[in-house]
Amino acid sequence: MSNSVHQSTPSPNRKGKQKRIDLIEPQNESSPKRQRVLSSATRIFILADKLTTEEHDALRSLVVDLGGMNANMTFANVILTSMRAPRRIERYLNADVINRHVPVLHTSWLHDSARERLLLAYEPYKIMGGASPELEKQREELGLDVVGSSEHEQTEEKKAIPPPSPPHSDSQTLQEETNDDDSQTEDEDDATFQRALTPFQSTQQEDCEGDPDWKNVDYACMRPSPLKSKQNQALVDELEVLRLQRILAGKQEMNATAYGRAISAIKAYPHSLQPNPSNAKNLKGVGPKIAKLIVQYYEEGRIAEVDAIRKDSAFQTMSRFMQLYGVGPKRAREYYSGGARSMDDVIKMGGSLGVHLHIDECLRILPDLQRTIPRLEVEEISKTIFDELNIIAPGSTYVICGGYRRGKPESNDVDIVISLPRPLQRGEEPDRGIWNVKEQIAVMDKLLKTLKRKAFITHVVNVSTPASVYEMTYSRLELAEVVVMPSRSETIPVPRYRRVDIILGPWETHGAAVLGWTGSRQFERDIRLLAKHKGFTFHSTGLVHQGERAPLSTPQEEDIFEILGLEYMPPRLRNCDA
DNA sequence: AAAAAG
DNA sequence: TTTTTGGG
DNA sequence: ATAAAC
Repeated sequence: MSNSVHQSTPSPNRKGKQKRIDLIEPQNESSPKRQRVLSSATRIFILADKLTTEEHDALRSLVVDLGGMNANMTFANVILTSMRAPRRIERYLNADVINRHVPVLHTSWLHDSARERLLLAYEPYKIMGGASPELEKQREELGLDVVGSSEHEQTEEKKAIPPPSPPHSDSQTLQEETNDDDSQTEDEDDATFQRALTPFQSTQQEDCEGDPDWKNVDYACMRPSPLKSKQNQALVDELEVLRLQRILAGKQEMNATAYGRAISAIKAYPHSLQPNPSNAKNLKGVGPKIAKLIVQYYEEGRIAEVDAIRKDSAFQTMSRFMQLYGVGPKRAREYYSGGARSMDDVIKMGGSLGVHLHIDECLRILPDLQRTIPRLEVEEISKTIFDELNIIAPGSTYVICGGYRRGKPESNDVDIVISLPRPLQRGEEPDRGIWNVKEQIAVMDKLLKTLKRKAFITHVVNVSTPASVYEMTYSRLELAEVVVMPSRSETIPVPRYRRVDIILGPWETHGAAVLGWTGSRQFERDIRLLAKHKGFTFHSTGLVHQGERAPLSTPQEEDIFEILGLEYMPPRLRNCDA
């Protein structure tokens, strides 16, 4: 499938690329191990004023180290200075430079780029020149978890989400390191400069886009990932096609994993990769092959292999089969190679898939299930379920997790994590014993029975109950996968079948359940990986220290972050998938 | 396919 | 060069 | 024992 693609047009632009590589290559024979951060087309002039000779020389050699060129003012396309006041700087520039709007950046840009091994965007460091930055004034309201409790409207979940936090004290320190120490004469210009350093601070949610906060780390759970990449979302969508294809093709699952990691790295990167696509390879998770694809995308506007995959009918057909509950990549391949080309063919070939959801029924409600669910409806469905539960098990609380909690405007399903009977507030001693397993199973049983009788639940796709002694003793979590049909209301003018997951667990591990059911997929993978490296195993039923059997007490998400030494990541910044 | 571990 | 890549 | 789902 793939080899038809890349080398089909080897001739013309291949030469062009070879040429570019030559251009990039020259100039540093001295230490071949050096990574190129600047393009050789970056011609930098450093204003001498206010710098000591040593500092000036150090900067010039840093430019060379990073693969750039020092130039005189006339030929420079970037000017660096340690001054902060535009009016003062102007005195040192010739008219030509000002007319050409050559960007004048603070020297910390070079230091930061060196530190990140990546050419950073000019914008946050720009003092003057360049195209005028158009600051969008869209403000995103900070979403709180929708939680419920029979006893108080306010539970610890609400308090747990901090107000829009003032961006990163951490990064401020970082900036101060690179900024020079001597004081300013012009205060008002200093203020301008500070604003320039954190350009998105006032326009975007919290600190996710202010690049001083961005770190090139290898765990997705450590870096803020917004719903959509501001600058590279189209690229992300292209790479996602490759990821899916690698899964569908089979035998390339790890390949797909690599694409997933690359995608999450790009999602977290707060600048456009367009100006310097080849630098993408400096992102952790992006290696030489994916870097090449990124270059191709930004140079030619498309990735050839992705175009081919999108057109491929086998890919399209198998993707469609995978929408059926119970059909993953393997069965999709089986159906396809068995000759199936339509959903009807699949039905004819038959076989029951999920235990309780038969394939023709699955197909019947599929048109509904393909529709996304608006946030208001997610809330209403959750409340319906919780109201019922509250009669059966008073004192419970619930949190709506999944994509909803990550701030998605539309969800594919509803994930409700319910804690019995009530999670501890911070500092509060446990005043009730844990619910025993039988009781918990009984609660789920009653809940499902009632909601079925009321014809709210139309299908019970699957119910998993803690079966083994191990599970019953240490990590009890019940999962009911159901389909509901809500009744018509103001928020639900046209009722449709909706997939709902109901998760039921004890309060001691409520935090783990919430963290584990909030996602995104890549976020979960990396938090598990991090936990493993730190000597724990984490999953939605609890955080367990290696060698132990019982999970640690983690009534709140924050408990897990804290134990793992991980900075708390608000749900809305956990969108590490495409 | 990428990065860590050996 | 080999191993790991999320866990139940 | 394996695939799929979460």
